[in-house]
Parts: sequence; structure tokens; C-alpha cells
Amino acid sequence: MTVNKIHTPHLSEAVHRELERSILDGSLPGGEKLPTEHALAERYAVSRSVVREAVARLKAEGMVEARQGSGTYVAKQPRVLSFKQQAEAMPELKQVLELRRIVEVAVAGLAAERRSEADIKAIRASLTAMDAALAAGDSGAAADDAFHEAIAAAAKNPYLQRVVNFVSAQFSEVRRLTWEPADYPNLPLRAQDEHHKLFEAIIACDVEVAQRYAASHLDGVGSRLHALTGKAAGRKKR
Amino acid sequence: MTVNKIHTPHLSEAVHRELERSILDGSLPGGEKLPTEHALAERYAVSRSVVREAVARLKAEGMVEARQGSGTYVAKQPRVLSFKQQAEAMPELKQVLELRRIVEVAVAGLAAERRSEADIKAIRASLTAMDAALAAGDSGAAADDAFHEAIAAAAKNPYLQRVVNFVSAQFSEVRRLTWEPADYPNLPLRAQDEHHKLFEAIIACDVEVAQRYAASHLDGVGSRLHALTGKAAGRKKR
DNA sequence: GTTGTCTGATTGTCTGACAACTTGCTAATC
DNA sequence: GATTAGCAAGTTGTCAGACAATCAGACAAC
Repeated sequence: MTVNKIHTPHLSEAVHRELERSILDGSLPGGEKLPTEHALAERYAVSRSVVREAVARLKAEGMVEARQGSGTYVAKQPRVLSFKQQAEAMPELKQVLELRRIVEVAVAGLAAERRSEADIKAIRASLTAMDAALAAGDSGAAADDAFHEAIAAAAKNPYLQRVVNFVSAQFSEVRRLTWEPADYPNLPLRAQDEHHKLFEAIIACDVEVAQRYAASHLDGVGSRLHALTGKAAGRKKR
Repeated sequence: MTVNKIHTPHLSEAVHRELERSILDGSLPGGEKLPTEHALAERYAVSRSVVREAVARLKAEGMVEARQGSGTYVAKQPRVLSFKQQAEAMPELKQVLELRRIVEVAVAGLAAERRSEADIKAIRASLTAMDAALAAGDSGAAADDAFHEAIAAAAKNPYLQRVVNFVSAQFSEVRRLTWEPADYPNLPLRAQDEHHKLFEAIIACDVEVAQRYAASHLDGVGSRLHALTGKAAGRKKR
């Protein structure tokens, strides 16, 4: 039994995605009434059941609210959106980075304060994996992910962990590019140096130094993001 | 047209809630197979459509994954849960408070740095509403909510705003208790004093002072939480 | 042990019907 | 003219049954 098997696309998922896109791109603004189930079923050439299931998903996400006899309305101010949805709605990495910096600097300090031997072991393993990737000219993006996750786990606060995991996920593309050896030969080296210093501070239970290196590392991420953005734009013109 | 009208309970929502509870309380652990739609329909004495809609909601939340021909399984490691779901899974307010403190202190500084006249106006309105509630012996909980939201808006970062809104929502019960005049006559006064000082710092664009007052206020929230927890436990025994 | 086929089980979709609820229009009343 | 009550039409919520699509396990053949 493998729960993670790739599932096939279904109509209800496709309709859900389409409606979600319409809401997020502003075609269907907050408070607006969705077309009736009957109309949506016609538009997408599916049965009403499929539409209802797609709408049930939107309800679960708090994106719409249905009133029996009246219609289904886009939530006026979706209060509780998942981070995933927010990222899709607002792909502003610099703003994510700001959140990331605030949280990960604090997390680094807490990790230095609360880390166990097991935490150290996990962080070291990811660091070692990154070193190996560097030496082999491979991508260490996955190990880089694991590094940040391990530090967040060392902070011993699941809420902080989730925020870190979320912001980390938004940066997975940047991280992947950063680790492309052919494209940016020096970037992983610099980031890895910062990783090592952060790790030493966490081992040493030095809260302030850990925070300082985390801040420096995140600032480095910021400037690398800037560099990547510029270079990616340049490539697009070609 | 009022989008925020309280909606009537529906079967699909009740089944969704039940299943969600089973998953969150561990009765249905990660990777486990849900009963079949047919079985669930029998158990809850509803039609299969109702079950399907409830399950569609769970799918949207990433809590389950369905495999046609096999069954529906609890997600092994829900990676992207909404903050709401996380709160329900981990009702540890002290840990939420830690996240809250980290983020709201930073947000206070950013608000002092970035606030516009409109932001000031909004913050002042909520502060005024809290003053009025105090004078009238009413609950200022809603205005208290608005106060924190307005400050988060002044930080001009939607991600931070969402985190603040989320952690604020987790504290709505504490806030409500804090504003119960009969129960804790001095608590709102002390919190309001802190609100005013924070506001003055934001007006003055004084980042450090704003952060200091925010930190102090959040520490106050922490000790009030401790007091409320103790008192609430005491009341339960009676 | 591996591959192919078949069967039964389960989810996904469709259709039609009726219940429950909302909204707007019209008639009656003041 | 303003207000209220009743009703029809429209819309969502639920039910039931049928069939399509997919999966997992059993068993046979190699």
C-alpha cells in the first residue's frame, strides 16, 4: 500500500482548479455570486455532481459560501486560507522572504537553545549531504531543504516548524536554481559556508551568534534571489 | 446580500466534521484506509452523495487521498494544512504565543516604519472602540481583534498579515475572557494601556520602541493566559 | 518467482427526483 | 402610498440507482 502514488486527474479536480483560479485571479471577486450549479455543469460539460464536489472543495477551503435557495458566493474576505493558496494568490517572494527572515532568525536562536543530540545529528546529516553534493557537482537542494527543516525541528515548536516548512517550500525553485552547478558555480559554496557557521553556533548553544548567522544567511538568500531574478529575466529575452 | 449570514447546518458538513475529528484525534491515523463510502453512508444514515461531499472537503484540505478502485486513505503526512487545521490538531496556545510574539514584534516595527495616515486612522478607530467599550463596561474583544489586524495591515506584507490574523484567531477565546468585565475587571485596562503605548510609538515611527511595547504586550498576554488558564481550571472544579 | 488474466470491490460520474430554503413579485390591508 | 402576507420560481441539499473507470487480489501459466 503506497499512499503517495500519483493519482489520475478527475473532472471534479479540474473544475475545482478552474473555479479556484477564477477566484484567485479576480475574475470572481469577493462577495460575487458564482454561476448556478446547473450553469457551471453546462459550461464545463460535466454533471451536477462533479460541480457540487468541486464546490465542496472550495467550501472546505473557505473560498466560497453556499446559501441554499440563493446561490454560492465567493467569500468576502477569505480569513483562513492555506499557505499554499496564499502563495498562489501572492507570489511575491520578497514578501515571503521577509516573513522567512523574521521567523527563521528566531528559530535559529531557539534551535541553539533547545537542540538535542538527535537534532544535531539530523542537521549534521543534511550538512554532510550538501558537502557531498558540492564535491560531486550534484544538486544539494533536497539536503538544503532538510537542513532548514532539521533546524526548525530543533526549535521544538510545531507552529514555527510549519511556518518554516511553508516558506521553505516557496523557495524550493530558487534553491534548485541556486544548486545548479553549471549555472551558478559559486552560489552553493557561499551558502554552504553560511550553513556551516550556523550549525557551529547551534552546536555551541550560542543563541545570538546563531541568530546573526541565520540573518546573514537569509540576507544572502535575498541577494541571491535578486541575482537569480535578474539573470532569469535576461535569459528570457534571449 | 449579506455574505456573512450564519448558515444552517447541513449533513455534509456534519459528516465532514466527524471524519475530520476522527483523523485529528488519531482514531484514523495517517495512511489508514477510511471505511468505504457505502459503509460511511450506512454509519451516518445519509446518502452516498453526502459522504462524497464530505470526503471532497477532506480532499481539498489535503487530509485524505482517494484512489479509485481501492479506497480513500488518510494522508500520511499532511504537508500543507491550513492554520485552522493545525490549530485544531495542536491546541498548544503557549506555542502559538511563541510564534505570535516573534511575528507581532517584528510586525510592530514594520508598522512603525511603513504606516500610512490611513493605517493610523484604522488603528486609532479600533483603539477608540476599545476605550468606549471599557467606559461602557462592554466587551472590546472585537475591537481588540481589529487593533491587531490594523497594525498587521500597516506592515504592508500580506504574508505577515495572514500569520498575525491566524494567531490572533487562536487567541480569540482568551481575548473574549480578558474582556469579560465581571470576571477580570483589571485586565482590559492593563492591556489597553499597552495598546496605547504601542500606538504612540507607531505614530512616532519609532521602530525600536514599537517593538519593545509589542514585546511587552505579548509578554502580558502570556502571563494573562497563564492566569486565565489557572482560573478556568479552578472554575471547572466547582 | 514473475507475468498475465480475471473477478470483485471501490471510487468517479451521470441522471432524475424531491426536500428545503431564498428571493422577488403581487395582492390585500391599513 | 406604505406595509404585510402569500405564493411561485429559482437554487442548493439530499436521495437513489445506474454505469464507467480503476484498483487489488487470486489464480493460472510459464
